[in-house]
Amino acid sequence: MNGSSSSLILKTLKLKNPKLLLLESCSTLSHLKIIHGHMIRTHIIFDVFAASRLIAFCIDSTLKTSSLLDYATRLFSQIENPNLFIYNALIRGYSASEIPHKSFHFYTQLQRLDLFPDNITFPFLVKSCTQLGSVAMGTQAHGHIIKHGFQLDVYIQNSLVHMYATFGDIKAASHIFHRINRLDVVSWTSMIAGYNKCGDVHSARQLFDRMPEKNLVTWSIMISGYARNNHFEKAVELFQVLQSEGVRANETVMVSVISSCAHLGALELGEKVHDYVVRNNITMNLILGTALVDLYARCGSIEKAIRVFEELPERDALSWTTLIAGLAMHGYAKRALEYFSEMVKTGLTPRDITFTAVLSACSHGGMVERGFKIFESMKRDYGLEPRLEHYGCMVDLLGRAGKLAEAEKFVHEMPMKPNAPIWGALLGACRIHKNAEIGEKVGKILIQLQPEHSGYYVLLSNLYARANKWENVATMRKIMREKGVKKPPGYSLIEMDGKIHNFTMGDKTHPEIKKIEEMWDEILRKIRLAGYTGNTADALFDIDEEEKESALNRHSEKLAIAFGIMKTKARSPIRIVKNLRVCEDCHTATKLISKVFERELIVRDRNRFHHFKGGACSCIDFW
DNA sequence: GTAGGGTTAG
Repeated sequence: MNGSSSSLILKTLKLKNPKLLLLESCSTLSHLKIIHGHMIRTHIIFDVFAASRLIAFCIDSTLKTSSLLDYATRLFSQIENPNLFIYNALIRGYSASEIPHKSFHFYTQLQRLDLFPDNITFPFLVKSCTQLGSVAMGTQAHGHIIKHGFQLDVYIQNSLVHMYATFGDIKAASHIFHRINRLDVVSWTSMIAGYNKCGDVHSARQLFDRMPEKNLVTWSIMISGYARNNHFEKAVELFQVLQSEGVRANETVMVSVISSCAHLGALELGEKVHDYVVRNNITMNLILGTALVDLYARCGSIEKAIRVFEELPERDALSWTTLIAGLAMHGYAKRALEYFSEMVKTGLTPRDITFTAVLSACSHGGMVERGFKIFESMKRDYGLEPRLEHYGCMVDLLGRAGKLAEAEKFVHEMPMKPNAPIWGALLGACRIHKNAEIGEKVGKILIQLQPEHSGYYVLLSNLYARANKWENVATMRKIMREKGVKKPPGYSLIEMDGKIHNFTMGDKTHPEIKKIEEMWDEILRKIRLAGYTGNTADALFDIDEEEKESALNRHSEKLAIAFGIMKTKARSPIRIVKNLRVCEDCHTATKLISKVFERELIVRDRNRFHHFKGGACSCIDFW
């Protein structure tokens, strides 16, 4: 705190001791203690109004940074006849704290003193219920609101809309929304946020388009709603509308837009957005900076991600973790570990997601021993209990390195019940290392565990195919058909001049599909000369009976690659984002394309990056 | 006689 805020307190407290103003460069707390002491000596503390100002000051500072909630609570306990203002201040303070249930304590107490809650009390009481996620308390609070006749107060209605939406009770939320007499920006925005929260972006957008005036929070909620519900293109699109309406975005909006570009793998678009941030002088806070690191990492530009990270004005554990995860995705295990030790050296405490990133780096780099050391240090040095996902990393680590028996033993001996992703990691490893024996056991466990999950049938079936057990492949297909399990459609994205092109398998909808298919045929001719023999194992499972021939050659990433080669200058790199894991046939084909066409191809699949160059892939066929 | 409010991001 500085002298001027100290003077502000004194002014509001109606104290006029100029000596106190000299006390600069003290902490807020010591300032407060001095003023408090002064008030005790002068008996001003017995003036409920003065005392309440002091408490309100504590609460206000609590909402900003340093927590003076305890101090406020102690002050409160020394006041003989606290008034409603003081109760409201405390309810407000606790509603934004880690322990919101304490609000209820003050609420009950004020009623016992025959005070009546007012229009200020309820928004914060409702906020506490929302924070706690307590439907029971929320319903009760709603009852009190009606009992005290505040059901038509817009502020209170808005907080109820928000509460019910947070509870996932969108019906209750909209019931209240439709009964608000004079809807304000917050009413609309809260309802839009509610629809977004439950995944109904369509209804959210309808309200968004209908509302009379929007503020930045409204834009932000709609854009982040799209981003959180995986409608990344729509998020970017809406940001462009925002720009065309001459609205200047803030940090929050930019984080959602950047994260959308990151998920799309849209480098060009992402760079433009980054440029917007710089041009518009948007404050580079922790979250925004981290989002940018994530952007470049996910767009395949890991060097740029490192540069942005190095230039960040501030970094926390999450910014470091984001970079480490990015390096891991690219298979840069050594550098990931270097950044990890540097992070520890700066005195930041790694979080459990930091270990997920570090362990996945070890796994992609085949660093088994190192991984185990880090896994052990997690609990020993940082007191972090490994969670399921960390065990998953270890299974992956052992499995990828070919230590399948050890991996299986690890799964059986882990202290918690292995879930599907853990078994899935083991099955994936069995496929890579063609171990049908363990694979079959694991595959059966998985199918029992999640009979509706298509991925496991596909993995198991691919495994049988690679082990030449064709009857089993046929059985798997039969089971899938009987159960109606469908493979989710694979798609590949490629950005061209800031526009995203989306290809799905066998897609005919692209306006230039004919040329693209011709291009692929030409590619096929050339890579065949270089030794491509087409698919043997994985794709066999993917083909439909009718389209045996073409299906294999119409995998979405092949279409995207053909489009990329067609549309870009010779030798310029091609970036592609896939929603599924790259299949073995596409992997082989892409390696050859990188050699024959002298192109760098950067493919992000759901697991990691593959940098294809000169006929080889950065994953060392180890994916 | 007096002050105080609801919605957004890695």
